Amino acid sequence: MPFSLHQGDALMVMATLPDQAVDCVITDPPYNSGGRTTTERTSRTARAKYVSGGVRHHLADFDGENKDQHSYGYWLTLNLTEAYRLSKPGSPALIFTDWRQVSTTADALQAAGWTWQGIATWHKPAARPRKGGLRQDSEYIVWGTKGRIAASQNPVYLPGLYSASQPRKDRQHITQKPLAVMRQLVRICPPGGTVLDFCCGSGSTGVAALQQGLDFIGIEMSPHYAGIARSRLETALNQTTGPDDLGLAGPEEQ
Amino acid sequence: MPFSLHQGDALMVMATLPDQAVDCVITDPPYNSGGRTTTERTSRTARAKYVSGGVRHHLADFDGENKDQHSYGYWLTLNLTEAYRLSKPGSPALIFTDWRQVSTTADALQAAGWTWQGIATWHKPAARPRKGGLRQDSEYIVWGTKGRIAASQNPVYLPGLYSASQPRKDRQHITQKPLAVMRQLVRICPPGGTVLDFCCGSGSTGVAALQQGLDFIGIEMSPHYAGIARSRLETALNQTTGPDDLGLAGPEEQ
DNA sequence: CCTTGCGATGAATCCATAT
DNA sequence: GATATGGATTCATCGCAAG
Repeated sequence: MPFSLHQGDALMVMATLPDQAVDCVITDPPYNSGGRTTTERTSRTARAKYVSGGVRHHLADFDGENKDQHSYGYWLTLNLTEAYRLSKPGSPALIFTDWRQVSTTADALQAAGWTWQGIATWHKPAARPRKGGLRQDSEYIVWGTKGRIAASQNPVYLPGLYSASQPRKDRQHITQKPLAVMRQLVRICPPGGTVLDFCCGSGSTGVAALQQGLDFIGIEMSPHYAGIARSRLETALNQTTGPDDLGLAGPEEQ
Repeated sequence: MPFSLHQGDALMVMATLPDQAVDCVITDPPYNSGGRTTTERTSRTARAKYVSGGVRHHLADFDGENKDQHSYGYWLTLNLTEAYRLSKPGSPALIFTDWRQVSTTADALQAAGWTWQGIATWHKPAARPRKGGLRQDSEYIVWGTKGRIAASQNPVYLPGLYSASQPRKDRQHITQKPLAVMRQLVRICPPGGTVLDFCCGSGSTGVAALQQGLDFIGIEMSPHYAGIARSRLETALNQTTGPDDLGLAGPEEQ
């Protein structure tokens, strides 16, 4: 089972999966951020918030961007609690977030039972400058482990800072992450393990996981993006497995 | 008055200063961090927490590292509230912190009345590696403004990521900041303005401010470090106001 | 002056042992 | 059983001396 992809609500889908099925959680939930007031944050769509006026690309909108701060923390806690149940002891969880939601994300992670281990930084060199102040050119990765870190199972030494611009060419999702970053991050998963992304969007986490020889479970609410993810995952799988592996295990249909 | 330096408790000293006396606050309070349990954090000294075993330098310890998380947030809020009173409208405040205290620092900043504007990153290339996980090689700068940002008064465009190792040569303080970083950060202060650092340690913020032609008000609790700060500030002042000074930065020493 | 090699260090962290 | 103490760890980077 190199990968399985589920289209549906993350909580509902995770409820159907067995305990300790995965070795690592890496996800990039909708930030519910991007506005100074509650009204600005909750009444606009993702496209209105995250795409500059006048930009002409035709990327689809995505849902899940209408929670206030309290509700977002609650929603994230519920999901991380389910993800905790699905994880083996010692497994890491890596959650992308932006500066406004770092506190909420760290709280939700710990509320869900994870031991908070740190914050890593994804630096976007091409971010927009800011007059009179400090450019906000980073997003953050709040990470923790289920109990003690299982360092002996996977003695990697990963950086705490990743610098890469958002994909421009062939971008499928408004907030798509660079594969170069994701390929590094999935190395936190022990060899041969399974990576879970319960907000997988266009599936970059899964593509990186398959490229590194890991298994992947992805969940995406939007049928549009689930379709894109499936197509990208299948392409990645074909590129990483030779003809002699065919028939061993195809993508599991949902 | 290019600079004034006060030795004493920050709250007590700030109480003696008039409203709207400064244009910018940049400070690096004790993080009260460095341990997994409350006991580990509050019962050890700064040296015991932050200096590796076997290290030979003999830098002095510093106080203020014995607060639990709640108390730290309270203490920081009180100080940032006084600093808010001392700041002109539109002034920025930049507060250094580590990953464990990012949330508390952002809360304290906002509780004190400041408008939170973002998080900048100070990356330390020589940080310690971490087995099985992501290296924690950054500290963070939580920043805000008193009301709306006064960008028209000081149209600078500053980076959001600063990469520089901690000073090693001629280091005076366990947690001394690199001058290369501080020289960039003080540019957020309008030309000719006054920078306040109410936890000034060995005075790097002030040295950078003087080198950029700004005035400086420093407060430091420890008589030992206040003495070091005074000496460094006087040296910086002599170097920047010398007869053949052409507005260039001084020597690149720590 | 530039290159190479060696040793020391890090706003730590982990684990075993002692109290 | 919870907490305190001590020693080992790990590598990119930096300072310094030698070549």
